[in-house]
Amino acid sequence: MNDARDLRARNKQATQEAIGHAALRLAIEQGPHGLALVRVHDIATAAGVSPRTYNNYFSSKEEAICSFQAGQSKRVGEALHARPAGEPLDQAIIAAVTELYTDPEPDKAGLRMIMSTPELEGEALKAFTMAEAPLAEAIAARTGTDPGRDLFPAVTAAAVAGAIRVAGRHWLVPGNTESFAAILRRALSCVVPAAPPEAPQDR
Amino acid sequence: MNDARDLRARNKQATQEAIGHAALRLAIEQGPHGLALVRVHDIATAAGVSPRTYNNYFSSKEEAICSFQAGQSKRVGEALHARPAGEPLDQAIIAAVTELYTDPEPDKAGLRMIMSTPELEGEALKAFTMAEAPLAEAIAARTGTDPGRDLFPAVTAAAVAGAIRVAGRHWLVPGNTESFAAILRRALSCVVPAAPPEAPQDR
DNA sequence: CGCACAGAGTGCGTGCCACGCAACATCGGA
DNA sequence: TCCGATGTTGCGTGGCACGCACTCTGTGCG
Repeated sequence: MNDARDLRARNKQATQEAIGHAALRLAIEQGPHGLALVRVHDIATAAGVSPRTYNNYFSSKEEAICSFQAGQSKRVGEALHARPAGEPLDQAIIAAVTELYTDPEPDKAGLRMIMSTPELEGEALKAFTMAEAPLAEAIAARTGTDPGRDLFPAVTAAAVAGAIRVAGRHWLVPGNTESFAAILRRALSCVVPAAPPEAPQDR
Repeated sequence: MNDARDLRARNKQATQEAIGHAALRLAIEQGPHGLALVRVHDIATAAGVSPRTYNNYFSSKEEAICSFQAGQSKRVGEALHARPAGEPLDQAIIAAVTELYTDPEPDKAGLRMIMSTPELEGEALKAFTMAEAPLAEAIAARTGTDPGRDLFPAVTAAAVAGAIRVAGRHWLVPGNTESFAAILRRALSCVVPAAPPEAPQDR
């Protein structure tokens, strides 16, 4: 069967998600100030694998904890690709991103964990930044620009990823009752253009 | 004398820079694929301090290596503050950033090291992201917006930081002869607006 | 129908590193 | 000249990433 390879891959992905989920859960239990108390051994045990196996999937605690966010980011490119081709760029981006980040409203505790723990800052930024490459590709495809010559796709992708990150931070401020989707829309509309510059980037 | 405290601070900063410089130099010597060969002991020795002292200044090799970039980022806020108050926001940002990143043209080897070494990615992103907070503050001050309610300053700051990062990456592609200043200008003009939205972020 | 093999999980051992602690050096101030 | 604050250092410890070799499972092929 050619399901075989799929089954292997499914199992691999399942354990990967199990480890990531366990890591995030344990981190949340200890809170942002007790990250050092989360031992690799505990994560592995909670996920039902050996510490050595944990290390085959992630090369650090931080990477495991932030893996869910990384997974989200990797999907942003596809989400934009899935938008109808006639839609203006800004609307397409806003729709794609809000869809992706609202289908399940994100886990506030998890997001707070990875965004307000100093030791996790580097990995969290890596996770958010992972959206940039596929996003830039999707933007280039949609606008017909050449990523090798024009900076527009990459710069816009970086701006969008940054806006998502800032929106998340704003969503987490205590006493904020606004929905994440609304904040996202506000943040994105600060940076996304309807179209690339006519004469590419020559002002 | 109250120069005393200043003298102490100067010495501290001097050793910090010595360690950071040594770390970056040694990392460049080994190249992006030999980061593991750069031992903490070597960095400390090259900087003329003990390994324990090195650890009083930086909590990881990566942080030491990226410290110069972090220092640059911290100055972006002041650079924008220094621009004349009447200048339009987009021109002010472009002028401030290009000034800061062109006074000495950046060290291409160093930038390549921190931007094309996977193990350094997290710290490099942290370093670039450090520009955002002071930048957002400066933008808010200049536009008279309230950072607590409006997302515009923070989002724009993130977009600018992202544009700088993308410009750096583009500058490093082999065979590129364009000056960094020119690339920066192109990248920034993709994202910086002349003014915040009139009705703040309500489209 | 069985066999060989690829791929995943695991245990062990090693080297490196971050950091707490306490003693030491240095330098400014009374 | 002596004191106190601040930076520096050596030592010891706990934890972690990872190479290596072995085992087990189940897949595809003969």
